[in-house]
Amino acid sequence: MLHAQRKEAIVQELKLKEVVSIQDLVDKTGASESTIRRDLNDLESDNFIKRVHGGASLSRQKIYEPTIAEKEAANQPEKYKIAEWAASMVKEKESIFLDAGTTTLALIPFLEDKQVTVVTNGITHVPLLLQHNIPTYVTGGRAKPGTAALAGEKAASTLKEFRFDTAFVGINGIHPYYGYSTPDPDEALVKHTAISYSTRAVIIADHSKIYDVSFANVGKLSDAQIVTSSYANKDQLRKIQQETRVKVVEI
Amino acid sequence: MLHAQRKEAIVQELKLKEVVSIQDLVDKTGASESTIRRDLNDLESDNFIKRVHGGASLSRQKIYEPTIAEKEAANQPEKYKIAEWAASMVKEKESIFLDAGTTTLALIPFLEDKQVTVVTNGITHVPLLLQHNIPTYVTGGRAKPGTAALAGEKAASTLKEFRFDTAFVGINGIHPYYGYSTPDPDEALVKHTAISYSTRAVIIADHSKIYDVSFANVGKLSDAQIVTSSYANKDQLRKIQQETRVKVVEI
DNA sequence: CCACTTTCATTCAAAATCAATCAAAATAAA
DNA sequence: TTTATTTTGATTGATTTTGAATGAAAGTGG
Repeated sequence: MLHAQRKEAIVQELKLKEVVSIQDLVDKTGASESTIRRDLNDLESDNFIKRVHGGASLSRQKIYEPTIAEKEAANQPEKYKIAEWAASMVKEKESIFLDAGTTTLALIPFLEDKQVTVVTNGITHVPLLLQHNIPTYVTGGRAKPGTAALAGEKAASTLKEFRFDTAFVGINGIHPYYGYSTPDPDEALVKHTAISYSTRAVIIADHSKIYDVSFANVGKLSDAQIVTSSYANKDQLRKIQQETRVKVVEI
Repeated sequence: MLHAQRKEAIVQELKLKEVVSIQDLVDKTGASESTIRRDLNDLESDNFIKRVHGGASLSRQKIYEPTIAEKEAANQPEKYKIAEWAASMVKEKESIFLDAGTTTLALIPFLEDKQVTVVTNGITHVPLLLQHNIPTYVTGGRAKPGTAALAGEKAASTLKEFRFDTAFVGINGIHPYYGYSTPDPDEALVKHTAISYSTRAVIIADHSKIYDVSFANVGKLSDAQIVTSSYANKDQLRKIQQETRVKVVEI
């Protein structure tokens, strides 16, 4: 039985029974106890289930459930590493803006014990934030079909009621001349506003965004610092580093 | 029997019987007296139950909110019918407020072809609304752990930027003297605001809410009309109908 | 008030479950 | 093919849970 197949079967079984013992799963899948144990631990750290002594139970909070594939994809090591480093910049009790998007989503688990307060425009972020016991505020605004991000004038204006120690912003394009850019002007407005109302703005971007240019401008490079990964092209990075501070996370 | 499973069974049994003896639980679960005792102590320190000599009873707190799962399970067909009728009140191109909660969630599929615009404070509603191609705005505000509803002063104040043709509001208590009420004062504020900024306010409530009273007041009966089901007690309904319009959906 | 019964908290040893480790098997990469 | 890397299953000792035993505390009936 395949790894993914087995995990799927475990979740399946749990949806049926609410709680299930390790022995049951061993019998059902034919895998060893050790393997089931590992699977359960994985599934727990991905928030699908909750471990209990002797087995597992359905994770209490099942408000929003991305498919296994979605989660697995989001756990790409690059995003994960970048998120981990970005989170390490945060001090205790800061107030934080978390932009919508999968990279900032990866950041959430690392914030759990920092006693931060988070404001976000990402609908999908909310359940995860609450799961990690993080006080969460949501900006108002129009929900974008597809990503369920809140964007536009209304979102931006409710943002102005807050002040942030740190704003973590996702972006589609980073270019020394064109600055930061993103496809949707409504989102660009929100990102721009968040950056300008924060003491420290941090752009989180995997290497594919470097030297890319998108439709709507968010601001110039010096408006924020950048966290990216060592997958990025060295020459391009050097150019960008002349404009603003860049942290390159080793993968 | 698993530890978690056993605790679940104990709570289950209690919900059924209000009070239960240790011996009953020993028989029911097959665990020893010592184990049951330990479980009861655990459950008590987590505020799920109250120990009494010889057994345990439900801790009847006034501010008690069932989990999403519990609500989901309760009164499904009734909610569905109520939601269907409530949706039929909506005309084309109306602007609508949808309160957080499972009853209003059930309303969404019925709104698909009405070209309405929806404003909601329910995070869980957003993906479903977008899925049904309904233009969606979200109020800002603090996200409540557990239900992921947006509530409080901020949520209420962003609401004031809209005007609604119809507001659909969920509620926990409907009482001729105490009016509409709900456990959380922050949510009460949002509900009250939504009602007052709408041309027509509709309270959606299954029969269990009739004559119930909760902690925080939302408004008086005449502030809104009510849609409920024929499961409700006729005498109690008559009393309420003296104060406001009530639609009783036949099940 | 007393004797008597039931329930309680505490302790202890047995059993079950756990995380960690390591070598074998399966898979991917060279 | 050969060589890494990953996944797996068995084993280990540590930890947690469990059931029985004990005497103290609380309830019961005279």
